[in-house]
Amino acid sequence: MAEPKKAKGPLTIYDVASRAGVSIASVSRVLNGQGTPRAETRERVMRAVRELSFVPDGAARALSNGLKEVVGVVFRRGGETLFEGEDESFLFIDVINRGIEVGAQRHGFDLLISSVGFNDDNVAARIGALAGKADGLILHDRMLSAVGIARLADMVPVVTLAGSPTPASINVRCDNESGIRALVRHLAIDHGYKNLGYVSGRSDSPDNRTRSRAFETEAAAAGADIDTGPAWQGNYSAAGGANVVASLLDAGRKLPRAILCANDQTALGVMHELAQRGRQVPRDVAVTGFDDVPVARHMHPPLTTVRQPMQEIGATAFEVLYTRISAGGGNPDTVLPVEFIVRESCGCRSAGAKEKT
Amino acid sequence: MAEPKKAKGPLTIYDVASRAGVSIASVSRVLNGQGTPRAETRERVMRAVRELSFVPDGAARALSNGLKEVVGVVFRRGGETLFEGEDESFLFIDVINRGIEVGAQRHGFDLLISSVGFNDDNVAARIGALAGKADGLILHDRMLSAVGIARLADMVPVVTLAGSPTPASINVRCDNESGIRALVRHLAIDHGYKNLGYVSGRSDSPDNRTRSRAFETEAAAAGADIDTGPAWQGNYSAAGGANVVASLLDAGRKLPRAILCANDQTALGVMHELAQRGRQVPRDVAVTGFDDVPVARHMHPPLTTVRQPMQEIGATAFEVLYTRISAGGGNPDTVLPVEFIVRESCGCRSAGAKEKT
DNA sequence: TAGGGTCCGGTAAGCGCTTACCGGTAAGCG
DNA sequence: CGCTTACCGGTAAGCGCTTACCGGACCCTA
Repeated sequence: MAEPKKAKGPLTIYDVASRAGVSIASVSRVLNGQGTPRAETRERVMRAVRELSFVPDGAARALSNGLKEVVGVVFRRGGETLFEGEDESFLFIDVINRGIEVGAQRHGFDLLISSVGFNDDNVAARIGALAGKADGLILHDRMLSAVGIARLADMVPVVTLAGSPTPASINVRCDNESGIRALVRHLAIDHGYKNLGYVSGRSDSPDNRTRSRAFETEAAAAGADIDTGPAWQGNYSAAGGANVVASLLDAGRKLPRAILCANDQTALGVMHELAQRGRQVPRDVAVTGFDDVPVARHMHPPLTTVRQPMQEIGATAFEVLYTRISAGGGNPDTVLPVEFIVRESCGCRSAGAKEKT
Repeated sequence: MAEPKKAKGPLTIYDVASRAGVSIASVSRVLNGQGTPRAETRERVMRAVRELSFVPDGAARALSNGLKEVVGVVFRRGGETLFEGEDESFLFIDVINRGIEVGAQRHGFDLLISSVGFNDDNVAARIGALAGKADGLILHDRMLSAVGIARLADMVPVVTLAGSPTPASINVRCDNESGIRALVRHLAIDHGYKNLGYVSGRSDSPDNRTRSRAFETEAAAAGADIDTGPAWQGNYSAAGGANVVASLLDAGRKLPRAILCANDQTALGVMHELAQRGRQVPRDVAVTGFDDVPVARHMHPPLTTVRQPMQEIGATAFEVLYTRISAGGGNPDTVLPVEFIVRESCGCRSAGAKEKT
């Protein structure tokens, strides 16, 4: 408007300085609230900044003070066949990411996001490149092998979600064991179901391994029989869950009285397939999930499950990472509590009962 | 392992150079595939890089060649009340973002993501900060006023989604007019519905304004009456759609024979409320959506709608932005074709019929 | 009025990288 | 066999910012 703008080339702090008639140091100080500039100086700088619409270059800043104010977030993008209502598979990850973002904003950080397909080849390379652009990385479940993580972790601070800490990386997860325990006890003891099955998640998921192991341990402790084997292998998707039920039934096997699922998605598929085959939930078979994604309460019947504090997981992951970035240290293994959510798919009558775990 | 690692402090290109016994320039050249290093030199550098797990610092790189290889993406995060099945509100934006990511990866770019709440105050400041960390920005619908966009656009290249180009910014959108036209004609002419209503989206959405205007124009052209007024104001959410129907009915108003909705979400809410009130779709009232999100085909009845090529919108947005960043110029107003999807909520019998628009 | 403190704000040294420029070596030619 | 030409690879400048360091101006005290 007032200024016909000259050489145009990206604005620098020098342009601001000369316009305000001060040195670049003063501009920088005003912009960062350092030192005690005179009111008039501050005023002049601010005005120049405003008039020029100046925004300091992030790269230069980052280089200069060794802080990019960026965290990288990596996750796997779907790949399984889609299934009615499956769209929320996004949701679990998205809610966590949202939590990360909330934490990040508090400290002026932004999220550099990179999703990886299930059969992308150069995953490590992609993550490496991300690492160069960020101050730290948050990896969702099943991103890298333990050695991959270890290697990554000595270039940049790393927080994994739902894994286990390595000597160099930090992990944040929820208390899978307690969740499974509550589920198994409720089913085996409160309801008296003597035969249980567990539709697992992807076999390369640490969370799944933990849940699976806890299932076996708790079932034994509760004196319930369990039904296992490769036929029970799911993959965290609804289609995977439906598949397990279908092949079990096609093989003429008898279903256990209650089926625990590795996550809510899987339970959705299981219940869907059960309905297709004329089995009633929970009358013929009880079904439970894990996660408590929003749809869980809208299923028919409403799903008994274990709530993971997803947004909090994200926020915590950022917080821990931030601590590591700015001060070093930080608790290498944070476990968040879960909440047992009783609804109707287990055989209970009405919702409402909750039980902290 | 082999190396006991010494001072630890972040690795630089100097460390690699001295380990490989070459100069930093050679390291840089090998890493970037510039020049014609001797095979042996290349080999030594690569080995040193591998042994050290070196990753060049993105900030330094960016500063040096004036390219951060990062695009900022800004969108609004939900805020309306949740509604059964509403979770997919994420989806529309997510799919677009996925498209952006696909485009970005082709060029080695990453996405710096920032979501903004509906009542966040310092939106402009937040976006400004993002601008400093990216080479360009992609703004989803309804992020900033025209002047806000203009101001932003003279700090950094900007692409808006679903708006209209300003002198300095680029816009990518789909052909709303054709979509609405197809809908209106199908309803008014093919089905012969003489009375139509349009549940609008957020009033500050350019896309909504375009659709709304097209609706009026086309309805007039097709000789159909339209039902309008503030009671028809929705907000792109299912709850908003349900609300419109509820208050119309509560006020004792007669519903038109067919209701067009600003998006599929809204249609979901409208159909839900209609069902609650005992109205049958499409027998009593026909309903149509816009977007064709995945749930659309699973509604009861399956939703007749207009498909926006969401992923392509994202990919195109990146491509256009990339062109602007690297070469300047670029088409300032890209319009992508939509596809009319006939299913059953309009009164047609079976799905299948498609019609390119 | 002179010496000592206080404040402000300017000068300049990097941050880790890319790359223009240039010098050294080896191969090619007459 | 000496000189040109190519080819590599090293040296150093500079990207835009932050900040340690330092000098000038001003105020106070004696």
